[in-house]
Amino acid sequence: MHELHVVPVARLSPLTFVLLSAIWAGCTVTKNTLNCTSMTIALNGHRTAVPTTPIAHTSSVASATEEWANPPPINAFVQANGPARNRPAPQIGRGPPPPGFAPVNRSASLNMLAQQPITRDYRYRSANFPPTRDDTNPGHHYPAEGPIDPMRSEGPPPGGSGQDQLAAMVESLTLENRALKAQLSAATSAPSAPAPAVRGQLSSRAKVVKSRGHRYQQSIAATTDGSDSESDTPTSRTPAVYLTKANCTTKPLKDARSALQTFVTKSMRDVCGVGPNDRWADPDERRVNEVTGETYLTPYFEGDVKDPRNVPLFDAVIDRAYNDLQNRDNMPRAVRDVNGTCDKPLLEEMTKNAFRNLKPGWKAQVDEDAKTRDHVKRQINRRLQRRVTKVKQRRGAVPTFAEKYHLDANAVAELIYEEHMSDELSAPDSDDEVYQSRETWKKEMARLIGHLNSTNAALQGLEILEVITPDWRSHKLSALFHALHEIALKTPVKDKYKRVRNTGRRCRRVPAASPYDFGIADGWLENAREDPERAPLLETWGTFGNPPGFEALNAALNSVAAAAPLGDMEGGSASALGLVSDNLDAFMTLADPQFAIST
DNA sequence: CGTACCTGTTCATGTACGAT
DNA sequence: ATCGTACATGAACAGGTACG
Repeated sequence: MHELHVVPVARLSPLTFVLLSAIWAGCTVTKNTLNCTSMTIALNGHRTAVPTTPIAHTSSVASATEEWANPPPINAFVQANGPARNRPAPQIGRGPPPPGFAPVNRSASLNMLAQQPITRDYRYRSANFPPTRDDTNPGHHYPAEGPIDPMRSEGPPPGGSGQDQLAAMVESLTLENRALKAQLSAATSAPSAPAPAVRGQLSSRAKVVKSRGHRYQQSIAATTDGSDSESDTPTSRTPAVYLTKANCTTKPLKDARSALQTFVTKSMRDVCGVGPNDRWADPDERRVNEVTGETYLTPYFEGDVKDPRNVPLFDAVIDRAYNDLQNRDNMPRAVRDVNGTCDKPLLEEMTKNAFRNLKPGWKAQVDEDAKTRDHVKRQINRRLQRRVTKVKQRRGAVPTFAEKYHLDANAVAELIYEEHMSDELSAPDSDDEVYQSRETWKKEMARLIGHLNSTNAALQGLEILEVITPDWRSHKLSALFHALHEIALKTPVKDKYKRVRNTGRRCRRVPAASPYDFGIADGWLENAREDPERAPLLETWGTFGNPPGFEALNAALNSVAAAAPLGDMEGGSASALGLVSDNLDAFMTLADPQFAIST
């Protein structure tokens, strides 16, 4: 719903926007009212019976029934830079897993999630409304107001000018329309959940407490398989938790603090009128909200959080967040779930965090080096996520494979690691220095597999994947991954993709984890050890032998290897075809050619 | 020496988009 | 219309650095 806060909205008259918002939410318009499924709004500005129950989203990240946990992370830069500094090197990253190794979850947080589903509330806010500076505090420290009562009932919006009220109404409609849509979709996707509570305009504390309990039950019903996690159930009796870092030691509290931080960051974007896809303006440029006529504020990112020029912005953000949080319905669900609370000093701390977190984005705008770093960071992140996805897919195929070849599924699963996969690119990366565009890449790929007619029409129906197989990997291990991939694909491959191999692009990177011996390409280890850069990484390579019960596995691998259309998957021989690009070195320095099936 | 900031890494989550 | 995948965004965290 990013669209809601961009320019066109600002150019609409407020009434038009109200109407459009309502229509967008599925409402009908009569002469004097807007009628929605369970909402009626009188056009004189007073709303009635607006349900605002937040929606619980079930985390799809972790599931207690997930058959194969993710392997530990192995970062793309490990080879270049050594293990990550901020955590011990993964234990299984130094060799093949010991017999009986049970894949562990990537993080403790996943374990926590599996045990106790967390429900979240995520609301976009309109970014078009500058802060209401009704308690301008030139002092910039905020001891005065007390912590927000997490149990307080929803109050009427703060008073102000007619225009303010209209703006507040528009904003609140925006939020509530979104909530309505979410409710509708939640209702259809979780039919067993009880209907959301509808809160009246003047809800008493008792009513709020009751509806909180109701919502919580609803979220549990929607997010668990019936198992009870009573010990963590926040109730009206749970004391409020002040969300300082020191206090937030448990997963739910960390989530709550994190959600509050996100809220404050969004508040800062609101106050600045800069969405996630927008550029940060020059602080000297005056920007005006066309609806309210108020001026957007802009951070002085050249300075730091103590820069006096940033004080007005911080004031505004803190005030805005504080005021918005007075309405419990604006409070992130994770915060409500733990009865979290905050005050202005805490919001000030989070505003500083928001400033620091947003600063790199600004820097990437104004500094070429920072832009490059940002780009590389994104690329690494993207590829990491692809790797995780691919491993998940392959692990999902293990039971079928193991059954087919009468193998121990755990033993097969132990062979699947993030770093051991090959790349399959459906296009060059945006920063690919070999191919400047997808068109040139596709033409070249087509040429390599014999399609000499490289007109656009001829290439139209051609789906190509460029396979970049790691140098070190044996045919057998490649064939195993290939076989698992084919199982993972629900429909037969049927040559939908033309795979182009041996294009000359090779992955020379050495995984942090050595494979078992059968996974290492013949002759590769001896050669690689002569390379002084790689030799230190290879000390344990070739010392692990093969896994227990290898005979059965080997027979299966021989079978799939014979069937696999892999040719010379062991890699390293591509140049024999004369296909090596002139600019390979450039490619190798930036690229981390890890497997990506882009389908 | 302590504080603030910067950077790299990993993870969680929301959204866009294509396939079915 | 629904679902799954890929990607973008932002937060947490840890280690390093600059500076008063």
